Amino acid sequence: MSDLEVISEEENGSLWHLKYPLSDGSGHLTVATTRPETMLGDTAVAVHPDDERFSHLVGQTIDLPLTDRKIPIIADHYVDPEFGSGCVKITPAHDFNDYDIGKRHDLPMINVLTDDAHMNDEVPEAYRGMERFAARKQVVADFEALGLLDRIEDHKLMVPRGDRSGVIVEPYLTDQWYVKVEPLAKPAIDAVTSGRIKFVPENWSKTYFEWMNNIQDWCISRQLWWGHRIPAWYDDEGNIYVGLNEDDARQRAGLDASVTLRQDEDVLDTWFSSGLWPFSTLGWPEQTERLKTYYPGSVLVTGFDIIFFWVARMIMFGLKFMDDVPFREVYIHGLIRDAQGQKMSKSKGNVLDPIDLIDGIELEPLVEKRTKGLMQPQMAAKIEKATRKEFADGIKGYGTDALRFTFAALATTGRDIRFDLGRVEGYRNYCNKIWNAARFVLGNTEGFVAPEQPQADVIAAQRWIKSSLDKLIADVRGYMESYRFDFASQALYEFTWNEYCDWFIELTKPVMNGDDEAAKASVQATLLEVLDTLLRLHHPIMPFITEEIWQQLRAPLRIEATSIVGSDFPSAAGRTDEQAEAEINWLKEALLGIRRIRAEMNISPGKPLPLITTGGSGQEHAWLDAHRQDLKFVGRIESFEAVAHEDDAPEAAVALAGTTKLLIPLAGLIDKEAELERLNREVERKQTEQKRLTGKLSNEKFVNNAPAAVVDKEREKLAECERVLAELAHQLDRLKTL
RNA sequence: GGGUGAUUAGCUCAGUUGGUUAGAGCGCUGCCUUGACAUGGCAGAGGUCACUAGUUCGAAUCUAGUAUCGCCCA
Repeated sequence: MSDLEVISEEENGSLWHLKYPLSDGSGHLTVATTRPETMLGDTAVAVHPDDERFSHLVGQTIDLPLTDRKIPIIADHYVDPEFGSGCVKITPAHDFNDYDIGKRHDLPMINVLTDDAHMNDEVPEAYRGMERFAARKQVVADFEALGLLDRIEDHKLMVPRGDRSGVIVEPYLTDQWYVKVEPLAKPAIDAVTSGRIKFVPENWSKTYFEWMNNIQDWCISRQLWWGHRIPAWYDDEGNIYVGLNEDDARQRAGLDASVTLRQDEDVLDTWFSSGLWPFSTLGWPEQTERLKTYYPGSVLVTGFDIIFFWVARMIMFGLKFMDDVPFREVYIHGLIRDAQGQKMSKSKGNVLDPIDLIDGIELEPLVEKRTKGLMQPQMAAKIEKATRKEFADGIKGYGTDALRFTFAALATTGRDIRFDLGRVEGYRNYCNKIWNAARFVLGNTEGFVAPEQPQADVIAAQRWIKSSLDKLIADVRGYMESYRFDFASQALYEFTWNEYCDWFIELTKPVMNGDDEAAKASVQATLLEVLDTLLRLHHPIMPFITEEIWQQLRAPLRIEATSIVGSDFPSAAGRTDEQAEAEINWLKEALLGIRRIRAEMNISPGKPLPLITTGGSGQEHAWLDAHRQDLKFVGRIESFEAVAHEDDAPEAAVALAGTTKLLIPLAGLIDKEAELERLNREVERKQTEQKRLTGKLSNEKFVNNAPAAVVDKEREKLAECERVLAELAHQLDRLKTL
């Protein structure tokens, strides 16, 4: 087993203190162990060289109980004189530290276990064939019978278990094949330091370096029945022959057919074979066309837990066998964890199968799926209980697009992604939103076919949405290129829902419900074009719904490509239009102001209202004129009146759009007290802002040190804030005096 | 012990090089069966950015320390 497949965790155990008699009969030493049965393989007792309690004993021997062996007392710095009795039993064949000590002191290494953890023939007859834990009991009992059991203490210790089986793993000496890693690691480190390979996010290179710089030789023998068989052969004398295959091995060694060879039973570590993947899949070791064309690749996408296992090995092997890196970038994403933050694992039974999130699953099949075929069947009851609690109604089906969009949105630079069904549901709703927006567009463009010559825009909203769309395209492209799929998906969501659906579609309705056919045609073209662009932008993340809708755009937009897959990813088209943006922003401000009065005054959203306007720049007057239909349709305004002075207007609730005052008369609709209250709330809000800004600007240090642009921006904000405040104050006075 | 992260709204998380009124989704409150959408619309509430000290005109963002939690490797 690889070290990487062993998980050590602290568990409760015991520490047995055993008395080892000195051979000269002058007394005994006490050693402590967490695995008493291993004493049968002890080949020394070690003490610290500076420990005066024992220095006179170094060089003497112990009569190892239960065996007829004498073992030496040695001195080694590894021993911690403070821990336990200061004497340590040494079992080189079954402990990593003891192995090192054994090598330093040239101790025999006695393997006392079989490969299925029973006692082997190296131990006294009484223990042979016993399972390790049975042997432990027996050894302890025998020590007690001999009066050599000093005491037993409760003890917390790190227990190594196989990450698949959960079984306690025993260190055990065998002959296995190792890869000498250092010569491979050096160039692999250089590839990243020199920038030939880049990690995204960059700080994962730290993890890579940390491991590569402390790398150990790599055991590649695995005792499994599947995999690449190790290419090593043995003759009857145990000589080793290595080659690409048996013939090659014979040829290299000059052996003829008379010598019988036996191939090693073991197979290569799966990560060894996987490390060859970037080129072995392209035909290597043959120099194929595909290999020449496709090696090296551009980007590897994987989780950070795979950096050691696979990424590092692919880089080492690529450099060794292909003399070039296997890929230029490594995009590392976080690990999906369950709602409690636990790593998903079959044995914990907290795995969410993507298919179940896509298609949905009832509770019973889910429970069965999670509790079937467990390595540790005793977990079943616990898993079942947790599953019934968390998914009492099973899992709803959310669809592939929603799930994919969720993963894109969750792909932040963090290392953990706590999976939240609520997010998937939210993005399922988003899919629904897109579908319904498409229904609106298609329903309003029946029979439309795009003209040969592009038509001029008839309303500002068209120029505004195209201008905003260009920005979106540039943003999304940037985010995709920098692997910020979370930003990309957020930008798409925001634009589609809050700009295209909430505003653009709404602002097309006055035209679509009117009878100006030429204007309609122009707006229809924009509705379709923007939808087409949005679908193509979404397509890498949401392949299905985008294709489905897009197919219906082919005819009206006269698109030649037969699938959205074959269409181009959108490019910005120089449609930036700041005037249109200013105009639509003003319109939004006006509509929002009116809505707010409605909401805060408890006026029903559908009730038509009269609007009186006053003030405002010439530009705003023009805008007001141009957007009467919009104000009527979207704002439910039934009549317009402009007055020169506010005093000419009756009592009214007020909203501001730019410098224009929008007045909704109170008569019969609005409670004067409520309006006063509302105005006061707004004044308060503005006053806080004003206070903050004046504070900042009266600070000489700020004005002198901050960049002029920042200071100017703050000044502008303050001016605007004070203007609004003055308007509000005026309105307030007027209401009070009326 | 070595390395490496995290701590922001009730929950799950963004916040790119210090200058935003600190954002999103879900949840919450009120109103709305309006003609794409109730898997919806409109309006709103909610945060001392873990703590302390510092750097700076200015800190969620930079520095040092403290606390708590995590992961990797021993």
